[in-house]
Amino acid sequence: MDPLQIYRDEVKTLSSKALSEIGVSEPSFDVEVPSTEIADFAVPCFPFAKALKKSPMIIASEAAEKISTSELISKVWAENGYLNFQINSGKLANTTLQEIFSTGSDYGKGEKKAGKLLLEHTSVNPTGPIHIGRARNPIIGDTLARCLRACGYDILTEYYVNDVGKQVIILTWGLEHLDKSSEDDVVDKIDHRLVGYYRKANKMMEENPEVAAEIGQMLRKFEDGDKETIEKVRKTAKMMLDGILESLALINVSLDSFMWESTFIENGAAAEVVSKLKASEYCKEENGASYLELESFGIHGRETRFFFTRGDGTTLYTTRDVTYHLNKFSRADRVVNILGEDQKLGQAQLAIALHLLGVERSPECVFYSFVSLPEGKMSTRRGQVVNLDDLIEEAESRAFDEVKKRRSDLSEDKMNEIAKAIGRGAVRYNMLRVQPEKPLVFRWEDALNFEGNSAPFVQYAHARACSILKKADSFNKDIDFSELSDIYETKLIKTLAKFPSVIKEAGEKSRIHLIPLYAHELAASFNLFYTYVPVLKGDNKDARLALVDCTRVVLSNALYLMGLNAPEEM
RNA sequence: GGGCUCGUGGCUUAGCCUGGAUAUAGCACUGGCCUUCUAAGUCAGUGGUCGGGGGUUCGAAUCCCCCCGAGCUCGCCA
Repeated sequence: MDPLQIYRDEVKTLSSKALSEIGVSEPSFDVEVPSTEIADFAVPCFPFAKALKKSPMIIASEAAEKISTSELISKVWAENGYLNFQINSGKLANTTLQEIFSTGSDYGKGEKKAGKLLLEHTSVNPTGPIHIGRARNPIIGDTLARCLRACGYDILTEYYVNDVGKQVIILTWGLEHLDKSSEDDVVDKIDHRLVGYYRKANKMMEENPEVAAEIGQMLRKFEDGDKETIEKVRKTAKMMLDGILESLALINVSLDSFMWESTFIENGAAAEVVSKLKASEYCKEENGASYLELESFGIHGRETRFFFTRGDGTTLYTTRDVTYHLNKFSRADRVVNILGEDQKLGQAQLAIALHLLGVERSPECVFYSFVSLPEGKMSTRRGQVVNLDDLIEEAESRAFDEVKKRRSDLSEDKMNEIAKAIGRGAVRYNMLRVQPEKPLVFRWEDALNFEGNSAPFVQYAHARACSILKKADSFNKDIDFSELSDIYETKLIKTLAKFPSVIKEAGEKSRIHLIPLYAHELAASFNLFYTYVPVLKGDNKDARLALVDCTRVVLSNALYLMGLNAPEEM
């Protein structure tokens, strides 16, 4: 339930009635929330000026006179051509806190929605450790999944494992032929160890034609559907994937399901798609390779052809992706993809191909810009990359120093636990606070910033709330919360009341950066309350403890949506 | 060349979809606040041609057009 909804509705009804009474026929308007804290809700009267031949100021004051305050609305006034409303904050305090107490960790969630939703994210190629550029994908994807779940959707998250193609074959060859007693074996984590073999094998392939021939042979066997080869390659991909998943688990990302690309070669589904696409009137051929001519579908550029077979008839990545999406739509009503911006054209082409195959729906995509380094693009070849594991390690280590500086009273284990929550949280928060379509330049000093708009700021507010509650005795929740009427208390309650509408917009409109924005606002609002309103030694102790407890719950819910842990002390 | 995206104080960023009151925060910088629930906090101050120009409108950061700059993209790669 959204505690603010009844107030919005009431403002709408009252304004509509008053405007009709002063001569506006069928008034059409939106109820606004002013950017400054002049009022809780406002209705601009400028659009009615022409019809009424009166100034907006006069219209607003005439309308204000027609409206009397109610149980929900405590003040109505005209100002600068606006009809302003202040809501009954005592009433809001009671409904909001009671709602939070009765729903707890479910506070803010929406009603169960019908239909299944399949969300694909991450899907990085299993050829090396995940770097921070690629990590934007799971961080966005996992957070969106959490928001959609909170909105009431039945959702399955899936990783599409790319175990087809030359890269994985090279790695597989390397694993079979390279000396494994080399220095690379010293590396503990499997993905970091394997990427060494990949680099070495790649180099050998470039330098030695015999190796290249062997790899080529393996590739051909794979594409012919040789069971033994497919099995071998998939095993390699699985090993690398395990390493990647281990990294993702550190930042609280886990997936429900995995789809292996080779599946569609093995089970003949990709071949079936080929024959169906060939039947399309848009299908053409060049040197034995088939493609769709997409010019009439609004695809622009030098090249409007969408190839789906090679000259030798074998399938392409795009063919398998079409097959995969056919498969997705057979399992779900809505399909959501988290993709790098370089996939935009491909997705547009894919949607057209799906329509030609009779699928009415299209995947809904969230595209994100790439993460670059101050020195430019990330490049594995030039060694210009920051691996997610390294970032996490550095963040944890810096967080540990900070914890040690402040909390020397804690045990080593406890300090470690807190440092992990803060360090890993900082990594996620830092990527979440910027809209996905904005380019992101990775800077260590930003990623490891523990002040201001950061993960620890929110976590710290939560820890402060926990700390007060720990020191307090149990308190009475069956009281009138309208005594919480101080400006800091009222502001905090209004912020708590906003949470359900924030979740709704974040999930329904894929605007997940609203969650960190809100979390920061709530934490800041609580910090002000904390600074100026004494709880344990002040008046209204039960009501204030209740407010602290509710803030703790909502901060914890917001942290959960972002995939951050909520330490009880810091 | 075509298409898509981005451009808001020194840096990062909200607001743009759905036009409306003095444009939101953070970092950095300057100066305050710990005998009172954890100072990862808080207060005050400095700092803005909302890339540029035109248009629509009572009103434009927001909508439309043109231009400039940056990124992505236009493979029988994945």
